Amino acid sequence: MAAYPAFAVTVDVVALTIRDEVLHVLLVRRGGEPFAGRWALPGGFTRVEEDLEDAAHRELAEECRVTRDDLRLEQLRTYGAPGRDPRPERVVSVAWLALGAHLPEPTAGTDAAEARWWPVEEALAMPLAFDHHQILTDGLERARAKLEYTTLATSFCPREFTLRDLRHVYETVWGSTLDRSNFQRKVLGTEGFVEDTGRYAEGRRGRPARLYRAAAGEGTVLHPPLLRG
Amino acid sequence: MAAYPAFAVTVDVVALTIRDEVLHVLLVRRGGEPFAGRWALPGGFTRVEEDLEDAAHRELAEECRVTRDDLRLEQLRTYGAPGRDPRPERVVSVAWLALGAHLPEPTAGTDAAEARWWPVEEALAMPLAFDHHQILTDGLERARAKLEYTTLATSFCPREFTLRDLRHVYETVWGSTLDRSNFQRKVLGTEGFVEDTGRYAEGRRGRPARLYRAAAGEGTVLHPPLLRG
DNA sequence: AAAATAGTGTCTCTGAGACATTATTGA
DNA sequence: TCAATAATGTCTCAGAGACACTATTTT
Repeated sequence: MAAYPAFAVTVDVVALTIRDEVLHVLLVRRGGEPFAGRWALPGGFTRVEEDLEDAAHRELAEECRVTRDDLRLEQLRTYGAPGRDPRPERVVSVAWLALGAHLPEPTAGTDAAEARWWPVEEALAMPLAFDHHQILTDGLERARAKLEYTTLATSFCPREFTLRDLRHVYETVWGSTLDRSNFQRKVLGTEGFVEDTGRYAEGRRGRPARLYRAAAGEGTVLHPPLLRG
Repeated sequence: MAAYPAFAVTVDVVALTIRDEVLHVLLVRRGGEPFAGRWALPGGFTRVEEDLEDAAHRELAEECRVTRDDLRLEQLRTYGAPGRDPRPERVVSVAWLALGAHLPEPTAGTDAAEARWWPVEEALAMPLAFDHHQILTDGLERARAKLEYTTLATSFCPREFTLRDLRHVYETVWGSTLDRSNFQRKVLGTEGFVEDTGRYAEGRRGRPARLYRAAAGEGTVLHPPLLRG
């Protein structure tokens, strides 16, 4: 068959989690060129016989020991402008969005000198490697938008959570506040959003809150959606 | 620098248009192996110094003479499962969604034995090359979903159109009917959707309908959205 | 008891859905 | 005049937003 141009295919992951009521993104400091010393999204070359989603999981696992069940991964977009990577070969990157509840502290991996969770506001304010500022911006917008019309917010919560926890996810990701009782009415009135566990949260002040879990068959669509203030 | 696995990167385009009140997709019959003789989405290898979006435009132009202004192109998703292309090299495809108003009849291009517009129902019922059935399904779902919460529907309309034309876009893509007056109220009441041209449609029976054009700065978000029946 | 938090109820207003009425054209 | 189509108005109901009230716990 005819010759075809050879490309390098990488994956980059926008991993988001909530820590101390603040939205954080996982960044690694690059050990090698190009952009040595700069902070970047975790990622790397896809292997020849590896599925793209597997590559994203692998790169994430190399920085931060998380099992596949601890997070939700969805494809974000592919970035392939010529020159987006200064190296001579053409590099196309398939970006992924990963969401999880209080993901563990990262462990410096193979390629990275250092890795840590950054508050997204700080991450956006510093110079990132490649076009990762754009990828991060796109990932944040995707996450914010999907909270509106899907039950994605439960991905940021542990297996059992209170409605207060879930509301804090919205408030943290959107940066706005929501009326407590209207939120409650909306969530409980939506089929396929949460299920009552029958148990109650302990160790907090005030009346104990009911514990819920994400309804089975996640990924439900909200009709009508839950709109941002 | 370290060696990296070499991939082939292709683009595939789900081009949708409305002809005779039916949603159509552009397919080409493959001239060469693999899948010779099968119908497939238009697409091909990205050139080494070519932007991905430019490659999608080029492949589309090779089948169907359309200028960039005649259609709206947006990235759909990237398909990269090992084995999705039977050839020995690993092929990753960046899929695009192209929408336009009554796009012209295709001209058989370089790679294709034949090219034509197919009603989407028929296209879904026949065996397509590669994973193009999946890509087409994803493209249709994306188009249907985006009609709900954006002003994307105007992409299916010519430069000037009546509200009847616009409503037919929704009805054709969604396969449902919408109340005429409620639709009118919603569209006209949404800032940034359509602009009155001050002129009227001619050559139809009954009272002439006002002509509108898509509002400048397209891509507006509908808040709240226009929901499917 | 007081503070804190959870859970529930109520009022209002916007907007969607159903459908009726009026307006303007061609046959 | 009639048929066809466009444009506009009205009624009702669901749901969002604002906010009040009750319930249950810790300090």
